[in-house]
Amino acid sequence: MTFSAAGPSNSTPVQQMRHTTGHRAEPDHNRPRSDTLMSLFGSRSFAQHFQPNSTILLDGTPADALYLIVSGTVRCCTISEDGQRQIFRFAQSGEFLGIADIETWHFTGEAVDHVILKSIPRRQVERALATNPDLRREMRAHICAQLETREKQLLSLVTTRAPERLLQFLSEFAATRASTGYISLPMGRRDIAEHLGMSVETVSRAFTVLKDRHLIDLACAEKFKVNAAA
Amino acid sequence: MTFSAAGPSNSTPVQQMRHTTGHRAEPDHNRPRSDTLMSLFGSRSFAQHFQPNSTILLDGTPADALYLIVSGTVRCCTISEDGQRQIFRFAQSGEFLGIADIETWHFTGEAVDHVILKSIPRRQVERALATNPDLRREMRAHICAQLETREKQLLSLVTTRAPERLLQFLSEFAATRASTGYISLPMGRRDIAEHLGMSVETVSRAFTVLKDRHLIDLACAEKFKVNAAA
DNA sequence: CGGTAAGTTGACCTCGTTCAACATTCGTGG
DNA sequence: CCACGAATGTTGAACGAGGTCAACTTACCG
Repeated sequence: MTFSAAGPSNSTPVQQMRHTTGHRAEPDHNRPRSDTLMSLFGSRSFAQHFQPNSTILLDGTPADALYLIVSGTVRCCTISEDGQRQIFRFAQSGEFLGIADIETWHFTGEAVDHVILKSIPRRQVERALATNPDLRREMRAHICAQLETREKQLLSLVTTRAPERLLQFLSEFAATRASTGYISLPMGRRDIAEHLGMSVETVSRAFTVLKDRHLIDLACAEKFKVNAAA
Repeated sequence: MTFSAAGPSNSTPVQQMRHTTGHRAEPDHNRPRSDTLMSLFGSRSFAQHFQPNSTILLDGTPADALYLIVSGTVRCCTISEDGQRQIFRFAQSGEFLGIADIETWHFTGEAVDHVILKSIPRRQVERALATNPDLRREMRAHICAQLETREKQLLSLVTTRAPERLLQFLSEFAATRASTGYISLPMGRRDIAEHLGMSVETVSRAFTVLKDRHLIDLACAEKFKVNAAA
């Protein structure tokens, strides 16, 4: 018995009125500014909660909203005809979903862990875009940054071997979580495998390779630390 | 040899290949309208000529212009620290260069064959963008389409084997050249290899595999025809 | 406890790379 | 015109990275 690769789990998002106390700013160097964009998610937006592995948005359905991730991790993936899945992005808190979608979603978004989102209607975004040049600049910078990221991923997929690719991934992940101790991975080996384009077993082997070379430390399967280069 | 990714353990391999580029968005479907954008390249822009393998624009340098390809093919690539190259796009006549670049070029553009470009200054584009909502819509649609294409490429790189990937590439290329007879490839095996993420030898072998299965016809190395699926 | 899912490890095999030889085309100079 | 070398493409043989399958461990949860 195999579990479906992309079976949309029909857990309904729990809508509840909760004021988020303002999330921590991301220390991401690569990401463009988002002040104007962020300010759209003001007072009137409600928080939605999603259980782990629930579907947040489905490829091909109308993209009627723009989301801001308040907490948790969302995997953004496309699925081929034969059920193979490719996760092209793990979206973290402070990031947006739907920046590069106009009419319909061009990917499927699933909650990795417990996810809290704020949303605003697409119409409102379009209205703001029509009148606000700053917002247009920010949106454009975001899409371009995403495009650049995808192209770097293509390069990385082609040019690097499994352990190095994993190390790159872990390093970049660690860069978003300024921490001195161990960093905990919200996603499992399967997700990492589908992100880096390899099998779960290879991910596991790559972890042990990195550990044996003392390039990373592993407290347990999901708590790691990247060691400084020699 | 079978190309189905999760083929059952059938020792007598059923020789078939998925030929499923049809119902998903073709690059033609995927390409947004460009009327307003195209109209910018009106009277006053003059044509520039480039010899084969000459550099048109260099990664990291100021993106001071927007280009329209009048004729020829441009390879758009990123290069890793160790010199490995990944061609993420072959831009053909009628397509634009610099849609997704704001301050500096984020890729290197090289002429595959003899290339003729029209260009307009970036400043002019920005001015037009500030006042023309139609142009904004078109630009946005173009960038989003590019992003979608990259994500499909990521998926394809991970999920398909060499011969199938080549067939997909040839089919999509053929779709941009509505022709009944043989279609001639402007780029060499090396370019195809760097586009599809494999070695030149594998590209060559994939060609002969496709030819032997009568999925394509080859008049010579650079003239091919994709046969209709059985 | 037992059951299930996730992670790790090993054995084997496949695909693609690498290295090498050879074929073919093309441009240049004799 | 042919001779020659330089690219470019094709084919073969051996190697290796990673996939697949299977066994086992561990953690979690009833």
